[in-house]
Amino acid sequence: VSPARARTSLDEIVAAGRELLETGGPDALTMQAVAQRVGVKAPSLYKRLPSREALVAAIVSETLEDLVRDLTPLGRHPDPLVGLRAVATSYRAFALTHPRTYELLFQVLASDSRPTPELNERVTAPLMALTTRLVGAERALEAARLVTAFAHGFISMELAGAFRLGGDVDEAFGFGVDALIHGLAGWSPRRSSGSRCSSRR
Amino acid sequence: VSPARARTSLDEIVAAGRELLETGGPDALTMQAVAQRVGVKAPSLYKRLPSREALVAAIVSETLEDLVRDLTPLGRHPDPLVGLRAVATSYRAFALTHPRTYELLFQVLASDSRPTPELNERVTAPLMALTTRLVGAERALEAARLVTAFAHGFISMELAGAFRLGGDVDEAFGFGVDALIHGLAGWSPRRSSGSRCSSRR
DNA sequence: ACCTGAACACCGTTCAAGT
DNA sequence: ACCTGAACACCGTTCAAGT
Repeated sequence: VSPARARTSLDEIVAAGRELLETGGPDALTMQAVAQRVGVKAPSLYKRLPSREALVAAIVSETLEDLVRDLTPLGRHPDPLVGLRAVATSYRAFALTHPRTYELLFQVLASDSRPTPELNERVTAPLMALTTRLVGAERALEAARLVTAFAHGFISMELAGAFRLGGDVDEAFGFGVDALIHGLAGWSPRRSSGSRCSSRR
Repeated sequence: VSPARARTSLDEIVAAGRELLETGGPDALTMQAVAQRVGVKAPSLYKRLPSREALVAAIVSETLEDLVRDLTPLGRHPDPLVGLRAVATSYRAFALTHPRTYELLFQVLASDSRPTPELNERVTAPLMALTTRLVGAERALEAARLVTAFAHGFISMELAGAFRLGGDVDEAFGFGVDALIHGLAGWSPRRSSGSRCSSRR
């Protein structure tokens, strides 16, 4: 006879999930809401995905791919100090435009929900290229982690509303990145141009 | 006749909730599991708490009170640089011993679940005392926020498993705090003792 | 005054039955 | 080969009924 034809696709499901997550937060990301958005009933989703957790993992991965696209060109900036600030700024801008998804990235996810090591490496590569040039290959990983830690901490405090009172938040972020990077630059195997003392910006 | 006597208390409920949260994560913190632990049925919990969300808020507040007890004495250290490192180290140690609860602190909670501004102020006070002495009152708030941001970012990456490969994590945290603080110290209204150049540790 | 069983509206997920 | 209704085991929460 006539077997039922596919009425949706994995891509469409993940796209619907991303919209629901950003619009209403994790609680709004229900299998039924996703199904309704792609014009199907909830049980049909299990033809494309094994579980809701797998859907979350797919959303995270797709979002990280977007981030990779943003960061990759910045890793090639001729001046590593300028490049690092650009990467940090772009990373923050990305987080602020996908706040709900961003929060998920650093959550303790079940191991199945984690992005692959390969994807993680591609996200970090532009930053690593810059810190390698700034402090040498031996210290590059640690420096990259410290910059990421600062940026992530700042952003998650910002998203949690910790900066609601007072001050120019953009400027504070820039100051912090500069302070950290100049502190790290003291590690440099080769002296930076000019004095080794960090200037007052 | 004989009206039913209380078989549990709010304190006991919150304590049970804290244990369940740390043992099994947020998913294990169900009203039924809490009720069973305090020897009662789930509906009875609603005599002491309006909702599960209120229970989470109470858990967060009690945990923050513990943190305040840890940090307060450290804020009075005579050397602000040493004090800042001690506060950062103690903050991290606290987070690592209550990882599940710590994750909740920086989540986007419904406004009802947020700790009160008063409690938040008491958590921040020791750090503010130190940054005030380090960079002056005008810059103290911003400096405190940057140190908190770094520490939080580092810890949440650590909890998410980002540092699983390689390196001494304790040492990396200390390095990062030092780099940031020395960067901030460049803001100081009064010069620090000795050279203004940060030493290589 | 507190406790309880039963019920309600939701979840995610499974599966037999349809086309 | 995909879709669906019905069902299952769970949630948080409400409430009338017990003591």
